[in-house]
Amino acid sequence: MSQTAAETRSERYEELLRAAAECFQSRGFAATSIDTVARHLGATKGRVYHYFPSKMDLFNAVRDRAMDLVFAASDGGYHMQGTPAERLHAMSAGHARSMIDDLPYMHVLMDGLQMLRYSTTTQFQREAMEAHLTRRDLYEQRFREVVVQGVADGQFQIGPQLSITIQSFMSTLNGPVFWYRPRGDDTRESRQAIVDDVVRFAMSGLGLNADSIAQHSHQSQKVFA
Amino acid sequence: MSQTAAETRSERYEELLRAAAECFQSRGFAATSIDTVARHLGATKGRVYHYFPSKMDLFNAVRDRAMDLVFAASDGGYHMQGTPAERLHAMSAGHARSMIDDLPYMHVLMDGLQMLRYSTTTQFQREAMEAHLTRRDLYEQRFREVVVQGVADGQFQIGPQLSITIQSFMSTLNGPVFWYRPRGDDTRESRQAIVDDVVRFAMSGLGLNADSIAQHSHQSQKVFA
DNA sequence: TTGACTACATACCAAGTAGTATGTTCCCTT
DNA sequence: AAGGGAACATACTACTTGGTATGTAGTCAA
Repeated sequence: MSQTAAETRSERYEELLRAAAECFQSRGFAATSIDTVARHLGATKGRVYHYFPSKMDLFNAVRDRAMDLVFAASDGGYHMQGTPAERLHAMSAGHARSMIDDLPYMHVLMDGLQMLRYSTTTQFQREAMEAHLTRRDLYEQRFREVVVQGVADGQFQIGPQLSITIQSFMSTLNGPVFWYRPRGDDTRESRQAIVDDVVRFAMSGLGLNADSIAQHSHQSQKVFA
Repeated sequence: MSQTAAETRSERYEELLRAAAECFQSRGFAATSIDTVARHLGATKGRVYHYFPSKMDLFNAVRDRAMDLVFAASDGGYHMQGTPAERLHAMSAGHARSMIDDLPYMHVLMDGLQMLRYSTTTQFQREAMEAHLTRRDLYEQRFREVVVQGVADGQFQIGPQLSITIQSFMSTLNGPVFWYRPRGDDTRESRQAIVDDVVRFAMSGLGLNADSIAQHSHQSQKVFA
């Protein structure tokens, strides 16, 4: 197998994955047929089944890829040096940005949970779902961890139930998946402006306004540096 | 047709509507068959088609009912006397409460938008969707109106793009639909505690904390009364 | 009592779909 | 050049599902 062949293979795989994501996004899992995905590529079933053994495997691949993307998007902020507010801000911005930039994948990620009660008959499928849920918990745990630190530092003021606050925070960040739709006239800057406003709202939900972030950012230089 | 018969008819209708909502919630529209709904009631297709001419009509009925419920839930707050913060707080609490109390219906309301790109072939269906979207806009407009007032009064501090703030605000309030699941040990009070925390986060996203709400409530007595 | 009507259940059909089995074309190695 | 495998397309099957047509038990008014 030559390198060009390997590259082609990888490109073809990506092409299929994206097509599937777009179909799942617009019609949902159940309403999307393999033929639909194939036609979306100008191909037939044969091509899809050449890369994925079943419809469910295709869906899982899309969902896992979505998880990869969202992890990568907030990873920099998570491992960043800084106050909890600064780190959470960076994580949230990356997360929200990914929601908009990788919309089809993220949409699949969102209603992937709905698949829980779906008839996951096979044992293998249950394990795949289990692994996904573990990863999802791990991801949410990162945000929870930073929020807890911010609360301990007195940076954040939240309600009595931490888990509800986290859920609300994530709901805000995930929001664009449900209401944002790409338009012809949106630019890199306009999308960033959306992300900034979403993150601003989310951070503000924790008791921080835009001023106090910048302010605290300066303080942190003095206090912790 | 006697009155008892009419009551039975109405009760049967409600029973069907709720069963459909629960099925649509757990499996989504496409994955829910008429037989599924019927079996969920211990009946057969005949019963479903006796009340609804088609699957889509059944779905529309559930969705419209959901809209009725959420309108009713926030109506008191909207028509209430008070500051924008007080009114918005009441509206939001009602809305969030309805998300939890009427979960199956609200779930249908949420992915009802996904139906947009679904193959709405018939002309009648397009009109039904159009009417629903109009109502949805009207509902969102109520929140927008009160938020704008609050911004004008200086009660709220929001980002540069009002629409993004509104979307984020509603995303927070709608959040419970996606992450809340009824448990055996939750009481009326525990559910209210969830609602309070969600609303607290949402209001805080507009730049209000719990203290400033109470504070402003007192001030408003002096300033505006 | 009898005809009509309600409120379903049962039987059936046409269309669509996941998955399989079988070609077919091209490239790559030997 | 020849054999094999990769990358699909085509044909087909078993099954599900929305919708319809028809049967049927109970109710109620005349």
